[in-house]
Amino acid sequence: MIERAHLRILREIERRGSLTAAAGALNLTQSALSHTMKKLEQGSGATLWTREGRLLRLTQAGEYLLREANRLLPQLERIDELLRQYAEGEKGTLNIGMECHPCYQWLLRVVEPFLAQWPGVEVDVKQRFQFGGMAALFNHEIDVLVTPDPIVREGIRFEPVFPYEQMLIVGDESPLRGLDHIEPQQLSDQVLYTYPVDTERLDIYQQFLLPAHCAPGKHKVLEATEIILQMVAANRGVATLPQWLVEEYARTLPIHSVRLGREGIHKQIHLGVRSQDAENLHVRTFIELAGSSSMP
Amino acid sequence: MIERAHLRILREIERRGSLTAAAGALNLTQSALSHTMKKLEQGSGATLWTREGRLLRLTQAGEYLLREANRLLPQLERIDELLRQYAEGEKGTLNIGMECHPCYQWLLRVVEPFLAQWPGVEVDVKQRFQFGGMAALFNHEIDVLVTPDPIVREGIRFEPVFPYEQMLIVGDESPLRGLDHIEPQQLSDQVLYTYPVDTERLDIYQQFLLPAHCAPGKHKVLEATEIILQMVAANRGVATLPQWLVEEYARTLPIHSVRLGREGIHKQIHLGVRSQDAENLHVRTFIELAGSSSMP
DNA sequence: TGAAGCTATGAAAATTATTCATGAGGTGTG
DNA sequence: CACACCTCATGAATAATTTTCATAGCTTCA
Repeated sequence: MIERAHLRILREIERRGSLTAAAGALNLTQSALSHTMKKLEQGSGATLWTREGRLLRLTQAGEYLLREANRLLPQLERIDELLRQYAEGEKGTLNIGMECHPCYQWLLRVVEPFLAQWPGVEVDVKQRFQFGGMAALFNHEIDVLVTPDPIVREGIRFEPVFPYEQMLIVGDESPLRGLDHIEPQQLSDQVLYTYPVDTERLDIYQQFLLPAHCAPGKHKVLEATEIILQMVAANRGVATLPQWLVEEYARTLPIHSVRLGREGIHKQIHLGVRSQDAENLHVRTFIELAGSSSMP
Repeated sequence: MIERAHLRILREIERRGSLTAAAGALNLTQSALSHTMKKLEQGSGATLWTREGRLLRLTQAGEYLLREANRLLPQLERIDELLRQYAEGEKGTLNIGMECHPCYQWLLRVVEPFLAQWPGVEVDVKQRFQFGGMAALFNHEIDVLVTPDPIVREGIRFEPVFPYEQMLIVGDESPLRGLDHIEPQQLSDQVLYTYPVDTERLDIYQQFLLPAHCAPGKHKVLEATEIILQMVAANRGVATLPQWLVEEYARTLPIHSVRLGREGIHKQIHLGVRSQDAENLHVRTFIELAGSSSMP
């Protein structure tokens, strides 16, 4: 019934004082305005104004509608503007999912310039997914997945960001300390600490132990990276960590890294996005910033 | 840019889950909705939803717009409804102007059933007018003028409501007390109290004293009816009052009424309204209630 | 009293919205 | 896995609405 046009006409009549002037401001003819408002009057039954000589006097209904116009039109105009901002990527939320537990510090270094570049955009980081990061990406729970294990799937596009080597870390008193590399068998009498994830997602199993049909002496899981490191530092067992993180923690903790196998386990962090979002401005910016971030 | 139709479509899509179902609910075809929304997307640049299999998934911009739709549509619908109420006379404000100082109590007896009959309508009473009641009526400051002195003018219609006789009131010890009537000369040595209005609007001057080229001994003005009455009761002077009010006050104050001249001064209270409002439902009701109110 | 300004209105023209017809997927079932 | 059945997008045709044009009626002002 009542349309944006009616509100605009009424507001402009108040501002300019006459139908003719309002018509000019709206790039329409006086006749168009007259017809439009007449139709509203017929539809609602209410008279909006009466003519007195050459001036229009708003009725009570007209005054009421004018108040509503002055209240609602700015809101509609704000919607137009925000829609444009969404279109330009100036507004929105980038939901980032993390499947790489130790990558958090690296992520913060990417998010910082991203936020600076897109002041209107929010960033949220999620680290727990009921059905895994890929499912979360499909669900639209997240828009970007940070993972060392890309899964090729229709509709998802992965971009490599930086390579790293996964290392074994041992304490000061470990017999493995100082070796050039270790073989799978050498873990048979060790306690292995990992994050509490499926062994299918643990490279030390998939790429090192299982191919050699080996297993660690014992496998214990812990949530927090810091606690795992404390355990290793206390010579209570061994763990794996990206090389770049070892360097960081080795400055403050008595831990040492050893290559896993003669060739080592070489990994790469990937960013996964839905193909349909790949051209999205936020997403592109984020991937570019991630790619150019100083390698950790 | 954004129109009510867009908001309606989006809300209906959310409610029904599909474009087709939404189209049914809006009595349109699926094609119409698709075209309409596509046009909005092209105009704003923002994508509102993406197809995933057979379901539509709102983008962030779409979610935003949906929130706005759920917020704004009820407001627009309320406007439609209120406009209809204005049309039906179920809503509005009746501004009543009083040029008859002592009529206030009578007015209250008319307003009461009026408010009961029109629960959505407000009543406001004004008693002071910078340029007089007629001007206020022309200005739309008031919608109804209660006055004993109708002025015939184009665009204003008057309806007589009830007749009354204007009486002189005197105190217990007044020499005029108990007379059948008085002549103008008999006021020459009296103090006359009136409301502070132009003598042109005082009947005792216009219809009694001036035709006989007389004047009161002294003329003092007071705002409040009660104070005037106190003065008369204290035998400090005389005043005029409608007969029906004398009866009321005489119960509690030592005052008495005397006819002004052999024939008395006979007046009639009128209601004035703008001709254009004469058919207005509120106004008609008010006039009818006033006419049928038990004579004071 | 005449010129100029403003609005309302009917008819014509222009624009916009809607439908129709169809195609391109996706879903589910036997 | 083929087939029926959905759903949505799209171009062209059609319907409806909006806008303009032309004009008349009033009012104001000099």
